[in-house]
Amino acid sequence: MLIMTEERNAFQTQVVALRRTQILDAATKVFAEQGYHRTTIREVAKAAGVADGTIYNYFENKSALLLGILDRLNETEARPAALAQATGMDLRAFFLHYLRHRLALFDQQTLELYQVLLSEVLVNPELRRRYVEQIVAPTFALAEQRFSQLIPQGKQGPLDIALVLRIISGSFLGLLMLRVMEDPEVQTKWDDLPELLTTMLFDGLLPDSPLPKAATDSPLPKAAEQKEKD
Amino acid sequence: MLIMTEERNAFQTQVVALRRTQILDAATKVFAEQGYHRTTIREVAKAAGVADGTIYNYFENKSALLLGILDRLNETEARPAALAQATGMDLRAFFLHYLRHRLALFDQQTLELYQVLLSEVLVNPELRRRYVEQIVAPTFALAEQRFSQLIPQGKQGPLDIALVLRIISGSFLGLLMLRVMEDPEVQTKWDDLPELLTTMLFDGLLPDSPLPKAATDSPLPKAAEQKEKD
Amino acid sequence: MLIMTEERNAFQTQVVALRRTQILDAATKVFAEQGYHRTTIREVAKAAGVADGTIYNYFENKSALLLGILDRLNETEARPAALAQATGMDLRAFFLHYLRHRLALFDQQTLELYQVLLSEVLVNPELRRRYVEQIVAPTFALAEQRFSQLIPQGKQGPLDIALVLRIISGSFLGLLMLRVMEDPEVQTKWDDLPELLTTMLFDGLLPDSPLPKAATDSPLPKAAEQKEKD
Amino acid sequence: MLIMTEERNAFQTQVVALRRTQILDAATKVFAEQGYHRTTIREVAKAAGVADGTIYNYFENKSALLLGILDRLNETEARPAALAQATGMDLRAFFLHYLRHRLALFDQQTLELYQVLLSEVLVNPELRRRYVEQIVAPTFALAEQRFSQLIPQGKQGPLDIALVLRIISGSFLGLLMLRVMEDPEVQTKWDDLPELLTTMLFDGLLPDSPLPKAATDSPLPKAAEQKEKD
DNA sequence: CATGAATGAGAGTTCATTCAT
DNA sequence: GATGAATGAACTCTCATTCAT
Repeated sequence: MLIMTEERNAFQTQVVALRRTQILDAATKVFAEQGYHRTTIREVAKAAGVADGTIYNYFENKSALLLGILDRLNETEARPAALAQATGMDLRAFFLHYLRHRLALFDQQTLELYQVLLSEVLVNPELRRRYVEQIVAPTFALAEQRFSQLIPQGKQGPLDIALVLRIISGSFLGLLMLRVMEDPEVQTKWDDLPELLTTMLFDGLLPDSPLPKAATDSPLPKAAEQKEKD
Repeated sequence: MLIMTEERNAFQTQVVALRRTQILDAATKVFAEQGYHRTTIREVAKAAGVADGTIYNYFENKSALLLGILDRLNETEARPAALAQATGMDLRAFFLHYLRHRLALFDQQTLELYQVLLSEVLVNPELRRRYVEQIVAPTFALAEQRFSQLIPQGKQGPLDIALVLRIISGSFLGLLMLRVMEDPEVQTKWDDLPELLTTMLFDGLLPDSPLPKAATDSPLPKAAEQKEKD
Repeated sequence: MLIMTEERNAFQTQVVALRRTQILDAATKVFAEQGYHRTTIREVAKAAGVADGTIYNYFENKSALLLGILDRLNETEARPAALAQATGMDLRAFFLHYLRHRLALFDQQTLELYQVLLSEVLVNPELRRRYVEQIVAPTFALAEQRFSQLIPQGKQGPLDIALVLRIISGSFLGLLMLRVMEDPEVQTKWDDLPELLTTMLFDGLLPDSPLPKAATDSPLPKAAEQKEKD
Repeated sequence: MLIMTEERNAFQTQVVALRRTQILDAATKVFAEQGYHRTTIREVAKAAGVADGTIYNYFENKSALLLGILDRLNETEARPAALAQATGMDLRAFFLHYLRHRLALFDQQTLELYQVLLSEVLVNPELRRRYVEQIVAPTFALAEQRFSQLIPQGKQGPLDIALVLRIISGSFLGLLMLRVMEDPEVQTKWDDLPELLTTMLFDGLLPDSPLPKAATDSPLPKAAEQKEKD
């Protein structure tokens, strides 16, 4: 029985999307396990349950698999930022909330994926370009905007927000690398990091007693934190 | 005339060391320029002015070149930390000093080398193990020790020093990656980072006015800084 | 309403013929443009506006496309010979007429097609067999017959007509190749060739002004030849 | 024992030349047997008794093997032209001499080689360029020069020498193709072609009776020729 | 020890052909 | 019959590594 062309196309589009997903899933898995260079197209194909050549019906070449993985990551990454639109928080609460959310995302699988991606991003210019364009830059842009909104009036004076954000993101990225490097401290205390990072950034490394910020802080930071827990 | 065996051996040892250096210099250069995987042994050999096979008299395989580079890095890295033994500073001054020193080390060449090393560290378990063992762990150990010494009595209470150090190192590592990714903010304001990082960590993200550090800062930070410059 | 089986078959036959034509047209075009080996079935299919697989309903494999092209060529080639049946000419006039006709056929498209066909004929035994069987041999047979008729009585004595025809055809074939090789002389003076060839063949290479070679021929050609033998 | 650098280099150069020869011999053989496209690098390597990779130490890629074969042909082709410098002949004698020489060169092996080369020349632009540059063009240039010298004063009037040469070369090339196509006439009467071609070109297709050469020729050449015919 | 030609396993990629829909 | 995604054999080429000189 003939299917209407439209339905047919829609169906085909879905099938194509599924195949891509199937292949990218497989690629993600084997890349995460063995690294990009150590993995052959044949292994990806086998993991995906397709023939070698089939992969080339969906991706131009091996490197395009990485880009494809990146693009998917982009889609899943975009949302946390959206989620973070939560209103009614002060900067500290928002910050803590956001960090918790981000760090919680990194299960073993995701971690290994980042491991591969970052490794290649460092060394593959095209991938780096896409990574910066699709993920880094938009994230910074959004973050700068939100930050500006959340900084209490009359505070932002001395600090270069853009650069502050780089430092924060940098510490995030760096912690990711340390975890990948299996640093025992970071591994075992991963879940403590959001609080610690927040405390450090808002109270400083050497909080005085009487803490200067204690007075200006939102009255119930701990309570606020508890509320936001996803 | 024959040379005494001992002298001969000493001579030989030196020759061997020189050859290794020569090869590692070449490897560092070409790896930094083109990345590890894109570089062939032949290119390393040509850059070193030796034959392909000669490299295998000094290194077991291509991957051992990376390990060799790492080992040398280790030697040169250990010293800045030692240098930083500068006394008579409070924590903040020391911190600023140390950061300036470290960031200043990253000229283009070194940066590219780290780019390659980090890329492979993420993906090559043996290299990672060595990197952690030789560089990361000792650095943290030393840092923890110095930190403990420098933290004023009665201050370290609530903070997990080990984890704080990870965050600091992490932000350092992460900024490195952002710079490698050619983030324009990080690239252009690289030299502002030590001050900003110090300010953030000691004064917090939302410093009160009147700024607390104005009062607590060491009287002559700039002078102190200048003195320490190697 | 059902169609009578016969009509149906006739219709079907026509459809099949049209499809074959459509595919061969496309194949001719793309082969001529890119060469046989550089062209993929997919490209032929796209040019024909059908799916890859459809081609295999009409041709056993890629090589059969060449055979198909050859067969069609055969049909169109047969006719010029028929055309040339023009009567009332002497041999020289007929010859000139025929050459003009043949050479005029080689527009750019046809030329490129021959380029591909000859290239493959040289190397593909089956194609060669068919080319010889269908085109070369019949052409020679017909030509020999017509030649015999046209040669004035008492003239054909010393010459091996079959071989003479090979030489004539050969020069034709060779000029084709030189043109394909973009020899500038042949390219620019293509239209002068029929006259020149006719003159050469009928008047000889060193025509006398009042005529024949009889008087001017070198007195001892054979002797000269014998001496020079390397 | 150490060899002087100079000797060493000379030796090396010879070794390299030998390897190239060895590989080109193998390539010539297998290409001639199976055609260029049907032959894999592995087969060439096996025929040459070396490993696959070794071929790439001497030739950039598969196509370079064809160019290499062409270059060698060039060297061997150049000499016949030089040989033909024989003096003291008139045009007809020279012509016959040259044709005999050229046609005699085509043993089975050489023929098959031309088969492959011509096939690719038709379709591979780079090869064609080199073929024209190295062989066709110089040959025509030389031939035009010699022809001009040999044409008796006051004769060259009506004929376009360049074009005449194309026709002659063309007939040669075309006869080659017909022989490759296993035309029985050309195959069996290959050795008669020089005489016939010469006769045709100098006496014309329809020699008048009384045949001029009949008178001046050695008494029974034609008769002899006829007898030899299969 | 130095050399660098030889090696050959193995990689990414292509594409003629098949066949379920 | 038409489709075109799937197939996987086969190809060219690379390059880390070896080893005779």
